[in-house]
Amino acid sequence: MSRQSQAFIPTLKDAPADAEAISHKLMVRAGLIRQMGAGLWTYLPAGWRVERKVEAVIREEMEGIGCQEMLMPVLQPAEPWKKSGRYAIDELFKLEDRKGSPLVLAMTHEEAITYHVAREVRSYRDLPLMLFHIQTKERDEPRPRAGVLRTREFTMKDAYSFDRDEEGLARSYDLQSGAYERILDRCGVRWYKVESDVGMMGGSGADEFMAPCPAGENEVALAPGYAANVEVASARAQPVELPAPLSAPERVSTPGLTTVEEVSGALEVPAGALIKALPVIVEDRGMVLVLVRGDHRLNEIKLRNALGAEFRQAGAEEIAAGLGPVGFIGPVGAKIPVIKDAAIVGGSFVCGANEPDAHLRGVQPSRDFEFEELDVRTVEAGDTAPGGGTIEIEPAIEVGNIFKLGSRYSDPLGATFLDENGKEQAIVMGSYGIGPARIVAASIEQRADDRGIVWPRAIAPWQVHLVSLAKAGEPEREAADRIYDALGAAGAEVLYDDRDAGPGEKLTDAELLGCPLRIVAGRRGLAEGVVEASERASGAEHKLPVEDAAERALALLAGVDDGSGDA
RNA sequence: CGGGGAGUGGCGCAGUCUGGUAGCGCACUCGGCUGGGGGCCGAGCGGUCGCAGGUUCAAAUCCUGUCUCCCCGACCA
Repeated sequence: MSRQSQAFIPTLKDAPADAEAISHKLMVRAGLIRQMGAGLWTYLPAGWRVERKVEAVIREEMEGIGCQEMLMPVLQPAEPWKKSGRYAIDELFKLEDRKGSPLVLAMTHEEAITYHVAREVRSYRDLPLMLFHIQTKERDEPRPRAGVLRTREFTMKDAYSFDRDEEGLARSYDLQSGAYERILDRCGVRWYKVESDVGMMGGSGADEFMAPCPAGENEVALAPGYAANVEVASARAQPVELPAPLSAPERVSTPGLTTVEEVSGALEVPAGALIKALPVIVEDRGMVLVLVRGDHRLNEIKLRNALGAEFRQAGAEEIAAGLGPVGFIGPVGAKIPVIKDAAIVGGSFVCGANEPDAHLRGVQPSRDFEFEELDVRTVEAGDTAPGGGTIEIEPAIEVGNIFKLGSRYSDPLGATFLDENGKEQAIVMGSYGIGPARIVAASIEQRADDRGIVWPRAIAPWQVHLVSLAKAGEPEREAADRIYDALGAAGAEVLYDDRDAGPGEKLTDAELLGCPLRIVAGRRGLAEGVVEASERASGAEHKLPVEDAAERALALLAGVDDGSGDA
């Protein structure tokens, strides 16, 4: 129940000059949010209503699977973070109180929840257990961007499961996964569940819920029956036509030609017939030469996971000292371990000769150099997915993610229980995050048209936007007032535009704000005894008799097909 | 962290090169007209030109430093 003349919904004719993403522009323009600093946003009343609606959906689905709500502080002692090993993360905000005690601003709540569970849970009889809260997170992001999409402070629903073993974890994980699917469907978000990297969370397995949209900062590899973040995606490469094999590598002079393009051009072979050699320094292992096909890109996350260790690119001096001249290095004759990407197959490649201004052709793996084979390249559109489908790559927003943590936190923080045999065991944990703000942004990105936002009913700030085109005191305004009262009496959520503004401004604002049903009460319709209802999503228009306009509007609303799973 | 761009009234911008009265559109206030797609007329309010220091008779403008914001990349539970 809101009269727009008294509401704080500052709409803008133009988007801020520095906004790029659709959701960023529209959320600012529609008066949902305003910026306070880089990655720091205020939710204005209409925006906050939307955010709270998403939270309400999340709450219902969490409670539906027996996950209990609680609330943990954002400001926390540093101690548990030191124990878990995450105190070293750059993104973690660190501070001190007046006594000099180290504190942190939590970026997630694994440490806090594990701290509590470690103290209260003692027996297998206390398990399984699922807890969640909806709380602010703080992250010192290197680069906040795109409005509400990547911020330094944001609200997240994070849930945690506690089980006695892996089977229990699998059950909890499935329950959470199902809840996430329902949450996103109900919020009208199109999504894919994809395999993902465990990242800084640590743990044994993870899935992400990705909402495809242009502003997405992740890329997902999709094919029928296959979906994975490109960070971890694996597929069969497109074949490349190799030159005829030689009985032994042959040295060719390539003066000054150091890039794949230059060498493939000069030797008239496709880029994929080259081997790119990338020297990296692996933690505790020294320099290793990683090979990928000339037309492929090394995927650092896949390499890190395959190595089971951190690594960095070797510096120019290190390369010169350990291998050969930068730009002309290759695996033949290299005196360091070689990792060959699995997509390098066949017997006649071109690679650096480890001497200035020279390459080798006719190089054949195994025959000419030894290697360990790993899948470390980034998949590309057109590759063949494990199921046989053709890979497409699409940008997407990560709206949620779920992790099998195992004992990643229960070990360092001492969260254990006694089993039936009186034996102490580590609690097996899972963690499940979802970002309401990203759901809001994704919903806008996926559904907006050139006039503005198109909300699904479940998260619209108001269900009905009643627009009076008349001025206060006119009979047409009184008719609108009566409809407003009737809608309110019927329990509908109505935003009533009773501002003394021109019709163009009001109608444009209504489309910008995107409530599912707009009702226009103006002189033209009222002269024939009707008001005009239009569905924001479909554009369908209906004339409703004034006398029972409210009732008819509610009936219409119930049938509005808004594209969400909740209609 | 690397590259690029920008800080001038609430928003969008001009003015900066070539130093000399701070300006435009929108918004806002008041009055009037208008009333189905951001309308019109008139009168107004509102700015330490991001900050600090320097050069100069004089700095939005030149110099030095610094802060902030945006975009691309790196990074990103």
